[in-house]
Amino acid sequence: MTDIDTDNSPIPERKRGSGVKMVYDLLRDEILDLVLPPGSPIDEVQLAERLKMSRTPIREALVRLAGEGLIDTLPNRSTMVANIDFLNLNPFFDALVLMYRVTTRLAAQNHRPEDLPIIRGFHEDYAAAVQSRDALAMIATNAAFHAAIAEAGRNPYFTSLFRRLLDEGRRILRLYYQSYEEQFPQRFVDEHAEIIAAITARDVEAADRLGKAHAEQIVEQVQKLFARNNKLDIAL
Amino acid sequence: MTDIDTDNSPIPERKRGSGVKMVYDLLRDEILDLVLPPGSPIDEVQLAERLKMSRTPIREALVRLAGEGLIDTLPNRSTMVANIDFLNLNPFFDALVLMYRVTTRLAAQNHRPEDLPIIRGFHEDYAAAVQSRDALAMIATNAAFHAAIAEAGRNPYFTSLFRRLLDEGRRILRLYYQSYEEQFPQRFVDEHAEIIAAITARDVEAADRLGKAHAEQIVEQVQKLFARNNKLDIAL
DNA sequence: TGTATTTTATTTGTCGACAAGAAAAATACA
DNA sequence: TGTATTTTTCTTGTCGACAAATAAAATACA
Repeated sequence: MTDIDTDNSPIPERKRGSGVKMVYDLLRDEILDLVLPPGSPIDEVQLAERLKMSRTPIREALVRLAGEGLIDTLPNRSTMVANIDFLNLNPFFDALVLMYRVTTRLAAQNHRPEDLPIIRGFHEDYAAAVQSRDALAMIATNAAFHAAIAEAGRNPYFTSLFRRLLDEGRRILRLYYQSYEEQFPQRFVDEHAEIIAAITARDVEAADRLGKAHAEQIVEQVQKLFARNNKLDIAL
Repeated sequence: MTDIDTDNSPIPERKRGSGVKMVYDLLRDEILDLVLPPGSPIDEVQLAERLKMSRTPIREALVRLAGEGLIDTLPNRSTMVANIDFLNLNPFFDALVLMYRVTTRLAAQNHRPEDLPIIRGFHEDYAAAVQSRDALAMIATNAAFHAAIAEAGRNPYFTSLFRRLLDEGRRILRLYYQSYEEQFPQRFVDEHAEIIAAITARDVEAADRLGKAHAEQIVEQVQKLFARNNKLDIAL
């Protein structure tokens, strides 16, 4: 391979301060989309020459990702994409269900008029994804829908934890939907509509109940997927 | 002032990799103890020469702290200690109460024998702090006590959020106990004892109930403090 | 041939330096 | 004297380089 520039990039200019964000967003997407599967090593120098920047901004992005639990850093040694503890997902499910509940409830309590169109927008995106049987789009739009509800609840502590859980959920589901072309049923679309109605009506109790039921539905579906997969694993 | 070294430090050697952690721990303590009050500017170069290290490890520590919400970073401009929104502490209180409940409940469910001595240890520390009427020690040991309970609950998602809330609580209380020599009542010690009993007996419902009641007691006490303080503010 | 020790190589943590942005100060102009 | 514009100062974001720590390879030895 000759050493001639294959891409003579005409605009290597980058706005000052955009470096870390660029690396952070890129790595985050690649991790959540499983382009970088759990356990993948992350090489700083390699990234540096790929993105044509120094190691400094890359390191800062890695520190942020480590803070969010998306990568693990071994001192003085390699850093790699965080693993998922498939043997015990209970803590994850527990936290997920509770955050579904509490964010839906708070949205019913605290939402403002301008929040509703945003939520409805994601709701329609999700319905479209179900219609076109696009499993990966379902995962993404479902997460966006519930994140928007959490925002309307206006509790930054819950929102940030919920975001982290939804991210982790994206990884988990993506890992399974890769091998098994499954899909969220139409039922979830209807449940989303009910949730929106409860929030709009400021019916706190209904929102709480629907959020909980919805979350448990999802958890149940995921666990069913797992059970089937585990059987297959054993069979192998 | 002459430029002669006032401290000719004989051991400027520092272990490799300990730099970031040192800065992180130092700043975190100073922020939580209000040595650096909310809004304080943080100067990288100043810190660098104070701790006699380069700006690089300091920046990484700052990125971590920003990730935990303890400092705010304005792009291309100064970074400062995060402010506290005293006008609306409700989101904080909501999250705090819920985490008190859920961690206590999970501790009753999931604790292991080796967790109990640790919890009891912090309980005794707290009792001692109440005995000696040391308000700041009460704040710290109370946080440690509940963090230990959260650890015993074995849900890292809840634990990390709870830790963040307890940290924030330390800042809030410290701000008030500075001006008003208040103290947590003996009642809290008794409640702690009840909580330990419920956890030990693996009585999940009782743990949940006690955790909730305890949390609401604390919130109420803090709100009382605030109300009094606000009256004084208006009077000024 | 298998294990222990030394040597090499790779990767990380830290450093000092430089330039871009923004704020503050200084100057020009009305 | 008050406002607009330029200059200066200060802080941050990024860079390339070097040294410590670890892993891998090579060598010595049984």
